[in-house]
Amino acid sequence: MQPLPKKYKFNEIEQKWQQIWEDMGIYHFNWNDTTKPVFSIDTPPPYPSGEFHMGNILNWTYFDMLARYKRMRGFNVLFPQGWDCHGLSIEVQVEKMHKIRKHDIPPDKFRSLCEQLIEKYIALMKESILKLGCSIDWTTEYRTMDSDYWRRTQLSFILLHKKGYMYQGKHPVNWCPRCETAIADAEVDYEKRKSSLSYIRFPLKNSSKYLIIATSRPEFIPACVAVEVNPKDERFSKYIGKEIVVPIVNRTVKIIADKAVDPDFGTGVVMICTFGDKEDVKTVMKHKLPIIRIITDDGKINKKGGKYSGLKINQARIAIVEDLSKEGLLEKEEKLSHEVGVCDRCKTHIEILEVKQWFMKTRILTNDVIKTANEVVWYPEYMKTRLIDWAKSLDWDWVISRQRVFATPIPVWYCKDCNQTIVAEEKWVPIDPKLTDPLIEKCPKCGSKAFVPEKDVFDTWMDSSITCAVHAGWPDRADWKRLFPADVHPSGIDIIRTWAYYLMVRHLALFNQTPYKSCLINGMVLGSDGRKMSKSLKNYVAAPDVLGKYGSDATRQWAAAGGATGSDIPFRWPDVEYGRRFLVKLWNVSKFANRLLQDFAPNKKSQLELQILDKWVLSKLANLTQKVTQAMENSQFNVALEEIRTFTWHVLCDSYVEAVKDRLYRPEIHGESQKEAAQHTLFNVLYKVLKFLCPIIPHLTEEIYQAMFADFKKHKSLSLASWPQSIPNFIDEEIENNGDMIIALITEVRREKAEKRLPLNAPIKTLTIYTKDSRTTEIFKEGAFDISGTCKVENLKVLAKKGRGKPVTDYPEVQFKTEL
RNA sequence: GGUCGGUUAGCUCAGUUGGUUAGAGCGUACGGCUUACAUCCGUAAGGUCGCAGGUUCGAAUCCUGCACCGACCA
Repeated sequence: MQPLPKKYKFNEIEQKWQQIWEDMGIYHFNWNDTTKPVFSIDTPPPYPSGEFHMGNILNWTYFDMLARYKRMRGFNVLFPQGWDCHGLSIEVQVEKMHKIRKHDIPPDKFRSLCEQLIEKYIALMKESILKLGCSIDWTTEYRTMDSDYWRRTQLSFILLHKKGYMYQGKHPVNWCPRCETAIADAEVDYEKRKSSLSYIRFPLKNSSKYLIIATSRPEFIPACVAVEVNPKDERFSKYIGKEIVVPIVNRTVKIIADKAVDPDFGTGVVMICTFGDKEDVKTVMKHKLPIIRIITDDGKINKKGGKYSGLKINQARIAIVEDLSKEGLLEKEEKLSHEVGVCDRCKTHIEILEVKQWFMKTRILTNDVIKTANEVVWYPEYMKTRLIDWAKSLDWDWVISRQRVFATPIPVWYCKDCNQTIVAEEKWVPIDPKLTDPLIEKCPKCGSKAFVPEKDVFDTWMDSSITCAVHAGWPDRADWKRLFPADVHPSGIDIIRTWAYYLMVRHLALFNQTPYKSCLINGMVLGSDGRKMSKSLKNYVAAPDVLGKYGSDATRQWAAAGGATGSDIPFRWPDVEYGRRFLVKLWNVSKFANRLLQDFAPNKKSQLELQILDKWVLSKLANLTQKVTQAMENSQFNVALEEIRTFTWHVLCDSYVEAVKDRLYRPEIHGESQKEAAQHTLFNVLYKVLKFLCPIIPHLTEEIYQAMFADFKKHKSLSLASWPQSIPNFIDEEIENNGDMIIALITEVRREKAEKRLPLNAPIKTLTIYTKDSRTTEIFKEGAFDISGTCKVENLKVLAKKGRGKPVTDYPEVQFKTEL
């Protein structure tokens, strides 16, 4: 047993073990081991934003606690790590950083700028993940921007195309005019914006009368295809079916009725333009109205906008309102504050445009998604509603093509002559159609030898929604189904509708199987003020600051204990501070045990004479084992940690250690066998406490284990030891009650000393305990030397008769008297 | 606007299937440097569990309504 130094330096210890663990390779998934059951974690590859925030800390601590716990439970654990590189956000940053637009330089050059920035960001984030001490298998590390990952994304597309899930079609999509790309529903944010509501006169055909429509988008007047009222609105029912003239363009459209119109909004008369918003799309489809597109990809008015063509949307709006005003058709303008859809990457007001895009048929899977979601185990359970509600709410199929650069290319060409679509064959991938022609001689339909590449790329979720299969080894390993479905998919509450959903539809479509057996949801990290953590609210705390100041073990305790799984968790410095204090406590009790166990041989099989408090603490430990194991099984990390901390601090340190000190210090008085019993108990209890804490506090527990236990237990690392077994036979309720009674008496004596303003080590000449019967007397006699040792009693008397002493709280039948 | 969650000690939060006197940390008061630990130990004060009803022998826990806070989403 190595002695422990007086102080422990977390930064040295943590760094040391992180390096050793990595060198030992103990966290690698063992592909050759078929004896152990496997446990696979579908680690979400993070988007390399360059900043590891407290939310990431929470996530990775969850993943890591789970991985370490499962390893100790005897599983061969797969804990992979990838990086979800592609996406608009990085492109926007590159554009800003280099003051360019995506078209200004060749695509491969643009890509490489993105790659450089991503690599920089990955390095920063990886540093924090390493510092957190995650037991990741780094041999699995991958980047979705690597061509080897393209291969998987493209292959999955090809397979789904064969199965009929992928199609190209013209359909209205959310369009970001700044990024010049289609975006999915999941990428649309909503923000409150100030705008104005224009009241405009629309003359009725062949009449001097007019209706006043209210619109927030007057610039869309050239695209107006109908005017709409509520059928129950008596003010306007007589006009339904009549014709009305659209000002500016002087086109005649019909007045139609639809109950979607809110009679209380504006004037109760609205214009339908193709397309102002999603509601317009529904109306246009329902009433089979013509489609007039007046917006270009980059957010300008096109030729159909007549004299306004070439103007930006905002400019056109001003011009049109001005013209209306000149013609006397503008009734009034009102200020309006309303929610508008914006691009979640650049916050530009999105438009709805009808564009040719690639789609995946996701809605035909909705029933399967619901059924599967119900079969998945959710932590916490109520989270599954979010996935189901989202799946049900989807109006459109998933648009998977993007008009961007930094993403996986869509492996498709078109015949230059007959426009035949040529989808790559499985063997061709990875392939960039912009750089390579299809690997066929001629067009299978018309024989032409000229091809046009698909310039669009995939939505980044196309990459990341196959992680469950990819982590398992698909498509390269024959035995990938061993690790599929993933045992757990951990996910933030905010990405259930994207990650959890897309994973579900992709894998259901590809393999007709759920991608994950369980879904562990973490909440959002809030600022100390209980509001969402953000820099603008000035409640932002950077993760590297916390790790730098307190180290990983303390920070991880905040993550574990912060709140129930799935609930939002505020960041609280005092929680981290408490975590650190617990580490100091654990260190000190280990130091104490270390000193008093120097002459202890744990493997010596001598007859042990366990005393009542030894049995008491062992029974409490057995109880703890049950509670902690159950909590860990249910991913209730907060419950597990609280139980262990309370036991360690109060049961082990405050009660047990204090009570047995005298036995350990003075074997010449109490006997060598009494000392051995305490040593044995202390050794075993501390070892198990370290094991319980290992998944949450991996570094310090390892440090203590290596110094004190490794010689006897022979594991290379504590994280390779097995989780303590829960043995109900070790729980002895009677022993616990008896021990509790002894502890209550000790507390009572302390209270008396406190009341008399005496120090705790003030000697007591005689302590007399009066009990009601001989059984109780026996109990106190058994615990006599622990009581007198703790309370510094010189002469302890236990009498089976009523005395006039002070009763012990909770045990009125026990009384005591002290003589100083 | 929709969905979900929350409201328990001065503060931040636990409280599994209803069951003795509702717990913890921080903070507060008082005492103590006791051969692990003053980053500690001991003792104490502090709660009609958001409000109003209901079910029950019994409710922080189940049901209904209301109020407020928040997250996610449209």
